[in-house]
Amino acid sequence: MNTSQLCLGILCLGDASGYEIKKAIEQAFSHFQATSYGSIYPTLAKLTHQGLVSFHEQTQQKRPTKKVFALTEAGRKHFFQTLMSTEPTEQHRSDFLFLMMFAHLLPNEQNRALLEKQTAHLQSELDILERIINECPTLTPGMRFTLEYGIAANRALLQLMQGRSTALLREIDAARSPTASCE
Amino acid sequence: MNTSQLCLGILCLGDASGYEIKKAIEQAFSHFQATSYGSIYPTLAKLTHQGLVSFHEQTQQKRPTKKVFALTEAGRKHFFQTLMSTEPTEQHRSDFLFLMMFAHLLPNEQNRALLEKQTAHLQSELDILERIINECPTLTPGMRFTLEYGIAANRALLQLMQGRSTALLREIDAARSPTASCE
DNA sequence: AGTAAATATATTGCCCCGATATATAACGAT
DNA sequence: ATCGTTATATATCGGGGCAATATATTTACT
Repeated sequence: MNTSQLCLGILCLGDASGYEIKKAIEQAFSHFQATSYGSIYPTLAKLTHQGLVSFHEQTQQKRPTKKVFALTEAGRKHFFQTLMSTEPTEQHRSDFLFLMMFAHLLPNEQNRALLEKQTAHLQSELDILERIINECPTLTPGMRFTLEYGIAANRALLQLMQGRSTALLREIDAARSPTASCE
Repeated sequence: MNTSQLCLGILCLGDASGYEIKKAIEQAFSHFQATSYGSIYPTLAKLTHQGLVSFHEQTQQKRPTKKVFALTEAGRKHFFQTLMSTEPTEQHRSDFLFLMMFAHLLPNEQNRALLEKQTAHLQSELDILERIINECPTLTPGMRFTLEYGIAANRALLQLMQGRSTALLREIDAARSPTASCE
């Protein structure tokens, strides 16, 4: 999934400026997609050039003029055809797990802090997703499902973290000096 | 986490060539990190220039000569200091969830195929992680934990997919023609 | 009066990924 | 016997993405 598809996807839900597209991605897709202005603005220029989107400048009182982009018919077709040929891949990047891989090299205060930060992070993600699913009754089934998916993963991981953290810290310390467990 | 840290991390576990580093990342970190030759080789050149790794050419019978890289003392220090100052972040990129977001635009045969592919993918990931954790009794506690983490997430998601898929397909169809549910 | 935060667009530089090129040899199939 | 595939091994290129930064305006709080 590249920035073009992300932009077309947002514009499929309604017209928007580059700034609004970024905000929409953060709000609707934050738990499984990310992007940046450095990707969005050049992409919108390219999509305009390709005729997949069009825009009109909208002067606003008390705000900078914004370019409001809209999907063209060609853009809608292109987006649909891409959806039909996109493989359902997933990738997970975790600096947290990388750090845990080398926990035996770190002092246990550091490991404890990492586990606490990660637990807090999972909890706050879970809270956000649950708030959205509870407060938005008009979501499409597909959108609701993406939230359920994030909630299921976060709940399971939070449970693991809460049940396993203290034992893990003890195990890491025990493995550091093998004699300790033999006496 | 960038390619430099990934390479230093692998070399911290033992000397290796660029090719072996890629294999090691695929085997040990595959469920939470990824990289490519296009990143590894330039990075190893840069790390050599910075004095964080050194290498010697090792001629092999019946195999191309390889450059075996090793951490220098400066490299070990640098890696440790980076570990100490790295934030435990996580990011998830899912084309599967992006597609589900637009499930109402796709024919339900396509949605069914996507759900089945995703279920199969989660199952195969789970199988791999469980095989590793069962067949490797000498893992450090931290390494074992990264596997437990992946297993917990995959189990929970697999359960969601198995329990929710058929109902979801019905809901998507029902939302397409709102009258259908009112008769 | 000052300053932080929000709205809005755009560029730059560094880094990363996928594809490709090159070379050798083991292995299995026909 | 040879053909194709897989594995070992290094390296580069182009397109793309991300974080940081620049610029400008206005609201809102201090």
